[in-house]
Amino acid sequence: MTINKENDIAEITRRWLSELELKGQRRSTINDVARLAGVSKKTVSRVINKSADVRESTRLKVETVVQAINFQPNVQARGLASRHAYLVGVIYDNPNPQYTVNMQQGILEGLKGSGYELVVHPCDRNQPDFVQEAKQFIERQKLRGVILTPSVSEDERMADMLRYIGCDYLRIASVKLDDAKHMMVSNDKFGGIAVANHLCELGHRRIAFVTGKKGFRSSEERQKGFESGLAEYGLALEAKYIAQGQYTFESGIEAGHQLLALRPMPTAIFAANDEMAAGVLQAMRIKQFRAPDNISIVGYDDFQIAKNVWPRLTTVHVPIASMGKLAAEHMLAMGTSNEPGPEITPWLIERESSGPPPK
Amino acid sequence: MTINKENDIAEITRRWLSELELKGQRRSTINDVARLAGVSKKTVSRVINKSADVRESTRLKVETVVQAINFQPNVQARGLASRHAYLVGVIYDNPNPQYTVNMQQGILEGLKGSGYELVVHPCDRNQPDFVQEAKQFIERQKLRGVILTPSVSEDERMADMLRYIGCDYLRIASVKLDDAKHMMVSNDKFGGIAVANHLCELGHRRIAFVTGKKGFRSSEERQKGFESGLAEYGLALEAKYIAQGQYTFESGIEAGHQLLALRPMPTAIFAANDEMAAGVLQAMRIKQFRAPDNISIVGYDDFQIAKNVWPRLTTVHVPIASMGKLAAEHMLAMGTSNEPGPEITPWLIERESSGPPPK
DNA sequence: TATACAATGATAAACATTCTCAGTTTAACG
DNA sequence: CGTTAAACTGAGAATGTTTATCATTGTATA
Repeated sequence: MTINKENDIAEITRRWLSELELKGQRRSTINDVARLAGVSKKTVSRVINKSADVRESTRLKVETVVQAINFQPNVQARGLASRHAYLVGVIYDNPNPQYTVNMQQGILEGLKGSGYELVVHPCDRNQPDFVQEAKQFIERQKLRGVILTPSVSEDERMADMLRYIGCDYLRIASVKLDDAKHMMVSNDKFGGIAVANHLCELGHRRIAFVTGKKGFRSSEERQKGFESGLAEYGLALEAKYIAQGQYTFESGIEAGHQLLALRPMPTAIFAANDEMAAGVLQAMRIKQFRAPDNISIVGYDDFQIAKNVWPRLTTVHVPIASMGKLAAEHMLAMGTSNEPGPEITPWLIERESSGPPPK
Repeated sequence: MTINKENDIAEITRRWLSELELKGQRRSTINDVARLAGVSKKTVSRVINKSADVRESTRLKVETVVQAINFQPNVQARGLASRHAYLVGVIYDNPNPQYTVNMQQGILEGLKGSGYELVVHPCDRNQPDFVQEAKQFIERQKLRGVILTPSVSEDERMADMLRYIGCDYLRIASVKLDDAKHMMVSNDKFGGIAVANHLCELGHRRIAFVTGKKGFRSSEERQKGFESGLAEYGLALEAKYIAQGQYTFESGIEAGHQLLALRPMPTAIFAANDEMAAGVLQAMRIKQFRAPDNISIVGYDDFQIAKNVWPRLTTVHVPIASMGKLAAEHMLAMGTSNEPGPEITPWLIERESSGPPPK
């Protein structure tokens, strides 16, 4: 039996519509497809689930009918029979909305065409039952898998729970904390190195660092990379030039005041994220200093705020949406493969906030 | 048969655990509940779905068992039988991440305890098939309902589609565009009035306005309210004091430059959102003007950026998370009631960017 | 021609609910 | 006390897939 796709679709559609008329409006089911294609529903199921053991010509027949009557498998029925929903979850506690939204957008991009949708679950690690709550969420909806973003991705209690209930998961973090299969590493160390190179090449020697929230891997890695980058130029990060921040704008202001009070003053300040860098800029403005003439400022993340301050921030761009897309793709492949998760390398974006040190 | 709750729970739990041992690990089903409670599964179903026609004593029996064996109904099976998933969707195209995230958080809050989860669907109204895509999304997952945020909430093509497929929906917008049942109005006009009052009370007479994106109801309403507020003080918004913006920081800078070039210069500028207000502030900085000494600036939304600029912005606070919560609650109630959606009134937050006009 | 293997089908059994409809209690009323 | 309506309850069908088990058919290779 040869297939003339266009004619067949028209013909099958016609037959289907006349059947509909007889039986009253009703959505098409796998049985309809099977009947119209002249195969068993088992075979239709095989085609839909992309099983390998289907002859090319058979697949074509089935696909033609699927298209003709616009068959969409019922997700609930599939879920009931296969014991998992066509849903992927993202569990997050990152307080930055731009991170969250870009990540969601990327994940959705990666999910596109797969039939999976994204369900969101913010969590609060200060709540004693946040793991239990996530567990309920996953089990109730029978999620196919979850993607974890920092900093909850660094939480071993959450990871333990996921392993325990046997749910596929992918942890996005700055360091490899788990089986490579379950990790997507964003190389924050590299970003730190890039900043060190940039500032050293500009000629800076007295360089300060504003840390992020205590215990956050991202901040630690950025600092480690920064220090090792400085070391290549024979420099060390002196303790007095390290200010503790909280990843917030306000903490950036405070850190800025603290660093600006030092003598000799640093000629460059690297803050572990853009918000704090903007805060440092704010502190400078209050004290009548200007960037980059007096002090160069560098941030990290390349969020909107980096472009909404003046001077605009030199910063490290992290391709969050791309990461989300890769994460989703990896997640979907996880069922059938054991490949390690992808590694992401951020890059430096030079803007007006950094320049040569003052003479 | 009397119920002694505590004893019964212990007893039933014991029996259930011993059964589990016999049959191997397995999740509990409605049949287990029915058997242990000595009723039919239909009755258990009635209890779970809070049907009215169940005797108090029966309900108690069933609830005791449900609690004892920690029964959680299978969402897929419910979905298959009832033709809708335990999912609510949010469809959005608001470019501001903070809006999106706060809204999601609020919706989730309102969904808490209901067993419903939230699935997200950004869309792009420039794509010709964005409605079709949303339709597929809803029908594939058989969503219980969707919440629409601006500006896609203002799109009649989307609303038509939702009515056509019979999906419950709630449109969040600045004006009543639909049946009250399907609307949640955020009173942007009121916000505009509040700003006018504030500036007029401070003594301003030459006041400028920066509009948002053309065709956006929010901007139009804010402007309308602003004008009517000015009118109460015998003022009108002159055409030359209206600058067209795009709701972006950059467009705020441009609008700022344009307004600062006017003579006589306005003594106050109201921008239709915070980002543009920050942009105006940026333009002022470049031209060596200071707020509020030379010109007062007022924004709208009270997003993070309002606090991350100096001077911090006087602005109109919109309680987005609360709106999300109310929206979710209204959505869930929509199945059984025809109540109109809630109306939200924003309020003014005074900060350092506004003050009396220069003498 | 025999053999192995890939492709396919028939059939029934899950999967765990809701829903239809009829049957049984219960309470109220004369 | 019987009657009747209303409240409550249950048996079994329906929902649309996947999965398991075998049996069968076609197809290429030795």
